[in-house]
Amino acid sequence: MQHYERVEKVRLLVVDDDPPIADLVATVARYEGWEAVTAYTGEDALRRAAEFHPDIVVLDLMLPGVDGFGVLDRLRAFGTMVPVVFLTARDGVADRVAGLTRGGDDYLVKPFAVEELMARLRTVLRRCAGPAFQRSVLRVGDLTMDEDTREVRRGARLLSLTPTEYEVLRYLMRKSPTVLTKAQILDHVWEYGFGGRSNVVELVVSRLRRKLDETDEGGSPLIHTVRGFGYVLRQAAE
Amino acid sequence: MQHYERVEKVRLLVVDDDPPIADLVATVARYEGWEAVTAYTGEDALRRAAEFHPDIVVLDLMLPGVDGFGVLDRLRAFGTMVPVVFLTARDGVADRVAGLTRGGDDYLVKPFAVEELMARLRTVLRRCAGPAFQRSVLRVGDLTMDEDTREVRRGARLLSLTPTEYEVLRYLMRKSPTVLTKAQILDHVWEYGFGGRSNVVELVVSRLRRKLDETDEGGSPLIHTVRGFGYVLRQAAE
DNA sequence: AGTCCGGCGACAGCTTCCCGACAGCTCCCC
DNA sequence: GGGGAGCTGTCGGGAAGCTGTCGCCGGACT
Repeated sequence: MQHYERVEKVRLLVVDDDPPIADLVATVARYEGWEAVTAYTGEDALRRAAEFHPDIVVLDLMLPGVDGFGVLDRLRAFGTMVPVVFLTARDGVADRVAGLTRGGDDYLVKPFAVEELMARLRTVLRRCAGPAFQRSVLRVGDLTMDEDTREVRRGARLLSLTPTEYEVLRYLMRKSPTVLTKAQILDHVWEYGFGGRSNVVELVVSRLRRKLDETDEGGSPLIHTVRGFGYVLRQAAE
Repeated sequence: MQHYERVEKVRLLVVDDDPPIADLVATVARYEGWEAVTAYTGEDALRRAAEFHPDIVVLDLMLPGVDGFGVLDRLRAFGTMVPVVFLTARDGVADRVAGLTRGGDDYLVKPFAVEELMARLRTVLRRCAGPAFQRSVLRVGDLTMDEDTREVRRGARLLSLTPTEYEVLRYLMRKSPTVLTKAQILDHVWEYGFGGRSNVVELVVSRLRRKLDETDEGGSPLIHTVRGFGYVLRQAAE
């Protein structure tokens, strides 16, 4: 189920001047079994980094006082090579390029979906950890998902998924064989702040099912409905 | 809150401006062997949190004065990363809650069933405890219930239960081998304020029995009637 | 033997889920 | 910058499954 086995917990520092966002990320990370610490200002971020020694940093670019780049520069000035993932506002296209050229390892545009952030963090960690990047391939039954190439296969058949379908499926695969509620799926895969209290999840699942199972001779369905509760991805439950 | 096999009692803070509700939750928690403290206002909640250091918080969002969100913000501002389970009214705020629950914190809509609340609290605690992958499996005789996959088995045979049946069975299993009255079952599994002064419990038990025992050659029945009192779940009755 | 309590078949109303159809949007290509 | 293609979410009808009520029956206790 996990992509890389480290015995110690990943240590994450989250820097965002918007406490709810920072806490959101920290909470998610904790539920993944990581250790997470938050900072709401650039100064605080540097202090925390010094004492906490994070393995990875999530860094908002728009901070009051010392801004994101400043924080990064000073981190580097200390000789810390800790990987950094930037958060930026929607329209700051300039920020993106600048961010990457100035030593960030990845970036994400706000508002983001928590699963996507976690996925990127795992990718960055994976890249930094091993010399040759070990592929991360999720597998449930005869279904495989290669997170590097984004190839998804049912047996040998290559599936073509839309971005949303891909994300939902990844979440289902990562949590398999746990049953997930629609609310959980919505909360993890859609951007925070998404209003739609609708049946989007049902719909995407429906579309996913069709693609997963559209085989000529029936492979048994992989996505199961748990009525009154949610969905699971797993192989035939006898 | 570090390890799940904690010797110390779980410390729970319940915040609800409706004293009967808060006390109800606190009482049930104490009955489970937890330490529970109640607060009826936001200010009080912050005070109690500061001195009591809870492991988990149940927080009603509609509070007079400082509301639920305010309480949460200030808790977080202190650096407390204590997990929170929110309570909200049926309509209205539910949307805004969504944003807060993404992390893995959870929420419940009023009126809720006490057992469901306790189940979610246990889940959240379990997930915080560490590498988030430890399963919670209940077992009574040859009957097992996996709370993550929601799989229930009698021996090897997989049972398919409706949500209500599942909840009743879980309660019976958790309390086994204690005898429970119909009133207890009703009070714990159905929403507080449920009107039906009827024989629902009998009915669900009846349906459960059929599913549990429908084996070809008789596995001995697991649910036993204690006439004039209630029901027990246990292996051999004498 | 009478009375009471629990078991359970049958049914009706309701909730939940699935999915076809469609419209707004974005992104890309010309 | 106009047109097209694909993606995403809304609406709503229809089907399936779940829940609780009624009421009779049978067994248990007095």
